[in-house]
Amino acid sequence: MKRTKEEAENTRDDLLLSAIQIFSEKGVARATLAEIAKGAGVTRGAVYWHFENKAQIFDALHERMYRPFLDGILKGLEKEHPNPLEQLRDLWIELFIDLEKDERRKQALTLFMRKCNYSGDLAPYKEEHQKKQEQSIKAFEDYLEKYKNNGNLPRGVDSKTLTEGMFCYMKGILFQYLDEPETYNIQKKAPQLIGLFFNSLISNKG
Amino acid sequence: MKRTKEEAENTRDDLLLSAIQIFSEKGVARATLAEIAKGAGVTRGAVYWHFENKAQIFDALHERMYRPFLDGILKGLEKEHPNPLEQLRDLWIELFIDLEKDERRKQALTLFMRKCNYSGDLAPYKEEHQKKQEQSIKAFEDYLEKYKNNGNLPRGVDSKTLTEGMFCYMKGILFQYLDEPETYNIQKKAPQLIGLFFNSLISNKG
DNA sequence: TTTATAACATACATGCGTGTATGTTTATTG
DNA sequence: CAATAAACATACACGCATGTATGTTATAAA
Repeated sequence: MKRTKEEAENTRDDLLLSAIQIFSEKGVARATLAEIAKGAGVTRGAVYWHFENKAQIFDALHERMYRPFLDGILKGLEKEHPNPLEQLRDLWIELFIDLEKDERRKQALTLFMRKCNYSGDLAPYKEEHQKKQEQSIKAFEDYLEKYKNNGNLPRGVDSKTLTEGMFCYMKGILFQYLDEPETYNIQKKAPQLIGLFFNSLISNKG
Repeated sequence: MKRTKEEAENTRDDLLLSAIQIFSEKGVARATLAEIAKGAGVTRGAVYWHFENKAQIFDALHERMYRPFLDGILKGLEKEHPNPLEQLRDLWIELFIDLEKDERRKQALTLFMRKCNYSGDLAPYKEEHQKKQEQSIKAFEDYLEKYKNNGNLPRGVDSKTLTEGMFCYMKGILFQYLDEPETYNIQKKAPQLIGLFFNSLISNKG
């Protein structure tokens, strides 16, 4: 049953969206292509038409979800603001608060943080996905460099360490949040935790 | 071939140690009992004699590795110190630096942070393992409560938020470190990153 | 209006891991 | 010293996911 190009692209995207669901629920390793196909309302035939195998679906998912995520961050950094640490603080708080309603992005994040092990058939994509992440890290470094001689950065810390520390902190919060998103009060905790990190840094500006 | 009780306990432990290796390499889902047995120099018969299935090995591993880990932390907190934040800072730095030589503990941490998805047959143990972690979180909370009226805690932050933030931060660092332990210069970065977090808090004591 | 082929569905073969059943040997008990 | 059972090894049956091969249908090109 041949479909039009648009229909075909829709089924491909349906497969990806279904894969997010299945992958995040059962983990990539235990997710079956039949389930993914069923979730998209098709069969394994459609899967093997659009993708080579499960690993390629996994990689295509990363491409599909990470790009808008990065763009959202970059857009938040473009706005002018007198105090970079305050801007970063509010940006991260906003990201976490918005995340609660974005079920799909939540699933994607749990998928890539906890439900894939990057071993075996997924190993080839580990380095590739890492490099994409380093891109966004670089974006924050460049952002902070702009304010280097502004006097609003904490004294005695280089922007690289600050960026990496910030990333670790956010990843840790994300890690905990995604562990039980339904009971975790992110609306309340995001400002508290993120404030804890940035506010003490803000007081130490020099 | 019946063995003495001591020999039997040795093979059981060999199986657990082999499981750490295999689990951390291939992930729990894609690890096979035959591999684990081979790593311990036995066959699947021994595995099914000592354990019910793979999931129970996984749980037994958590019991075996997490207990000494927690005890090590508690021991570090017992020592008297005038400034709690400095003590915590040095304790965490020490933990990370010591971790580099402890290959087995590194593998165990990657296993439980990234190589298991706690879904399917592992799902029953998710909550159980979470509760064990909350125990150690509680230990830090209680520790900080002791210094509540000391004047050495940062002003405006309750010990719960401080504890949770600290945990998130350490988990994030650990997450990044375990991503590529061979190239990550933890000896240098642990003091930098952990210092970034605590030193700015220390300056804000009140 | 054919014809070719895109976009799938269906069917088949294969391998692999699990669980269990059974066999084997050696320590332990009486 | 015989008998029992612990501590495994070996063998078997089963299901399940994958990959591929083939079948089917509607679309787009001629």
